[in-house]
Amino acid sequence: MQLRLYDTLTREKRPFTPLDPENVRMYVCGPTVYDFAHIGNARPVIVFDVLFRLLRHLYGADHVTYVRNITDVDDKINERAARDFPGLPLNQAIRKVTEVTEKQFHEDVDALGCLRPTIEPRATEHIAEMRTLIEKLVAGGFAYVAEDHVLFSPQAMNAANSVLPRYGALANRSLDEMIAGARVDVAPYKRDATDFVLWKPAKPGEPSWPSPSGIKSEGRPGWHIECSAMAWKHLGEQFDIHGGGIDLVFPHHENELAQSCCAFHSGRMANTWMHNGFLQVEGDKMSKSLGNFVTIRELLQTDKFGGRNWSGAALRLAMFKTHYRQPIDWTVQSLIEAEQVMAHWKMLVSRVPIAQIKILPTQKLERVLLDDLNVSESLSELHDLARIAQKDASARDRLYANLVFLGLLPDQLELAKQGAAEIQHEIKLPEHPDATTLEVFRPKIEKSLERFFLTLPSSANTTATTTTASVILTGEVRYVFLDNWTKYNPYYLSQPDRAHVENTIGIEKLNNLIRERLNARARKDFKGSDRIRDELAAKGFVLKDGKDPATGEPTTTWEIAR
RNA sequence: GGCCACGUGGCGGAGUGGUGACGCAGCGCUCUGCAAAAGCGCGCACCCCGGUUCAAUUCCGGGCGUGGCCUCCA
Repeated sequence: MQLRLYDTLTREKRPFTPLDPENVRMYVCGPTVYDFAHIGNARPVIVFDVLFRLLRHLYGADHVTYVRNITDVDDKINERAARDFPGLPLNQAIRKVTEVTEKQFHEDVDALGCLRPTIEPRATEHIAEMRTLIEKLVAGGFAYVAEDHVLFSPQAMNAANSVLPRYGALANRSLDEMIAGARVDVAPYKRDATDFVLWKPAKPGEPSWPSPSGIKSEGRPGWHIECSAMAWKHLGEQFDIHGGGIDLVFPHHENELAQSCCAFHSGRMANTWMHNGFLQVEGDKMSKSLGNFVTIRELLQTDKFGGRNWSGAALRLAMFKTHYRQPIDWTVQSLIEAEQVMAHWKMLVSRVPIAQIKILPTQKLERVLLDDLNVSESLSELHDLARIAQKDASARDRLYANLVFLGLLPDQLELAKQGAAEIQHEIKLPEHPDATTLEVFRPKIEKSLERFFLTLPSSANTTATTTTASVILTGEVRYVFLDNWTKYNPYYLSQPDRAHVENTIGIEKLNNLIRERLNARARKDFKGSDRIRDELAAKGFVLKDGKDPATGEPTTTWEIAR
């Protein structure tokens, strides 16, 4: 089966054929970095992360280039810089704002299980490309200089009558409609109401660069041109996929397309234009004035939304419930369900022999993803597998692989390897230790592992000649107990939940008490067992007893009481 | 005003020209020292009115309703 994607430009699902299968190229409009990203910003990041993962699967991880820009030149950034760092020169203040915001953004989307794009270019590092594009447009007669501005003329584009697309084709509207519907005041230097700014003079104190097209005074770019420039620089004149939120269709993408196609005399910028639907909060448009504005950070770390914090995996799963092109209603109820389902799935896959599993989607998962990323339908595959996972270890393993593939769980083997590498380095263990050496180091290793929150196979699952340490260090991890967390999977437990553990009891003590209670239960010492349950309950932990489906061995998991 | 989506069981939400995904909630049962999980089973929906068709929730037309874009916005 072939990948089919819905293209906004042609308004149909089309088979996807890359221009170059050796280098599949995708551009997604990233954040303007002036404040914490809100949950609406998270949607395209997650949607196109899934597409990125799928493309890597189809064409190979080294054959996909995913560019997501960082817009660091913008009026809002300037305002924020002046407000937050009044003592600093503006340019320095701006750098502070953009650096801090970019770091926050990365932390947030990491927590949502998103891979980093291949390239994250910054607008300010592409001013030269912007100037080049602008000069090409002026030379081609698509743009003109007026009062130190450079303006793009959609009329000129349509008059050119060549291979160029019609201006308005993407947004499906005509120039006449736009003129009729124009609500903006038309600046006197514009020849037509629909002309838009490519370059504008900088006001005193604003960041500025040498202007193109013979303009003497310094200036700064208009909105839209930065994406044309960065896409060109990193993906070429034409590329495969251009994505973003549906609200970007007009004017942002329409104008990008116009600029790029006119600059290169091309009929296409991206072959496929993809747009995710809008996000609403409890049925209303999210806006600061309605007071329902919520950031990713607030969801992860505060109780602002629904009176509690949420794990990154649950936020991601909640996004998956609605097809990416549909509007999504962001509700507390939906997050409660997602959190519950994630807990169930994690319990099911807690004893997967991760070293033996290839992270590949099942056929059904692949099939539904190939059909325009039908992630919501893929959930029925996950639930099907979960239903039989209890009895069928291969279904359990496939469930695990699917969860990792979709980014709902981190790859436990990778985490274990990272942890092992750190430990090895830390305690100065030889690179390929023999069994005797490992025995000598064993207490140290186990202590370090505790600190990294990696839980090892129980002794029943290791042979006499294989120490727990060698199991980790040779990468042959059989089990990772997901009801703990690791240092490396920040989207498993949320920050406040982790802090709760640290502040109340500490992970080491918690694990010890659970082990102690399991022993007590084995002795039928139910008084002792209940004492431990009560002790932990008083600290806010709910214990749940179960059985390992394979071995019948009793297990206990915990969660934080809500 | 122009353009565009959407309307599925108590709730969320896929999908389809002809035996109705899936999840949550609910009900019944099983298992379990306790508690909670977990397992099994049940519900029989597609806004209204026309049309096309042997057959429409699915296609077409109209209506009603909700939302979005046209202005910074993912």
